[in-house]
Amino acid sequence: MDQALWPSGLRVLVIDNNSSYLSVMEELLIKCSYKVTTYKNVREAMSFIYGNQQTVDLIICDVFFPTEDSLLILQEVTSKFGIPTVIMSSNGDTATVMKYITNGASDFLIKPLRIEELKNIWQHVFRKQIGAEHRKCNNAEHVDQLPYRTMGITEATATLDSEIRENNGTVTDIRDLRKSRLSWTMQLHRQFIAAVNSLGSDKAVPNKILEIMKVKHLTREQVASHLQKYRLHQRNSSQRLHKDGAPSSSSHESSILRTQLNTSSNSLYFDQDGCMEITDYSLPMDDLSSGLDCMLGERERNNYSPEGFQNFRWDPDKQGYETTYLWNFEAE
DNA sequence: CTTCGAATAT
DNA sequence: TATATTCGAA
Repeated sequence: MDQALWPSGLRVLVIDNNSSYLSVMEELLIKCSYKVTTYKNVREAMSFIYGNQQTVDLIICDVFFPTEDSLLILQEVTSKFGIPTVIMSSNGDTATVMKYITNGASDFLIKPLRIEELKNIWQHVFRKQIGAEHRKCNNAEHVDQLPYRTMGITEATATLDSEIRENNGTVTDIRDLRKSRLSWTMQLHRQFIAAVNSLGSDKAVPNKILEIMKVKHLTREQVASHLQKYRLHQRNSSQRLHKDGAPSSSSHESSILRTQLNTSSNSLYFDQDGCMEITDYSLPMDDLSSGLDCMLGERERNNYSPEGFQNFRWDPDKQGYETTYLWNFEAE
């Protein structure tokens, strides 16, 4: 290949909680003459990105099943820095792939990765740049001839219609969020999850959730409906783990087993181990937001901030509001 | 009376 | 499929 055109020195950041696979990746990427930084921990990786945003060209991130922290990284990174992000997973069912691609992933690769695939990842950096320039010139109708931007990507929708009443990344009113019927966006779902988690799973009933969420014009029925679906989802996923997780008790699977056990008593799916915690409920309570505003104290007890959160913060920015939450069902 | 959630409807 | 509405139970 032409030396002059080969993007050697491309700075790639790899995140994977499996350190041995991290080594494999590093070795492969170095063979491609990329510059490699590896992180095993999502939070450390994010704080690195925040400190070195100009020095990261591309991110390769494991899905981090079941917490799916990568989804958060994806949203954060694509919205704030526009760094192309490639997701990798050993499981590549269509629904999962679709979810990541629609949330802005540049590619979704199935483990184990071959060097041939890694040799080509640089193209995502240029795709992204070209796409951005293209967008600047004629922001009219560019119907994306790029194969990886098929579905409505958030950045496209975010700028257009809909100004969501939000404050500090927190949805406080759904009037603008709903066309004919309420759409559960990522952010709205986050607030829902946060509310469910802050109550016990047993105490999480529609009215209390509604109360904690503090979203105007959201009804109990809407929350109830969403809660119903949420619980269905939980049942399905724990059931799924029963199936393909061998009942062996190898210590490596302890976290999966923990998942199984907890789902019955606790909704862990979205709050496990550093995955998006909505710790900041700062509420601007504008006008008629009813008299629920006095319960702040109770809410603050949920302010667990695990090790080394450092300067890294989940700031959902404008991204993700228009993205409806995708339930994680298996498509079999 | 209110609130729950499964079932059903759209 | 995702969200809304219904309705019998608690």
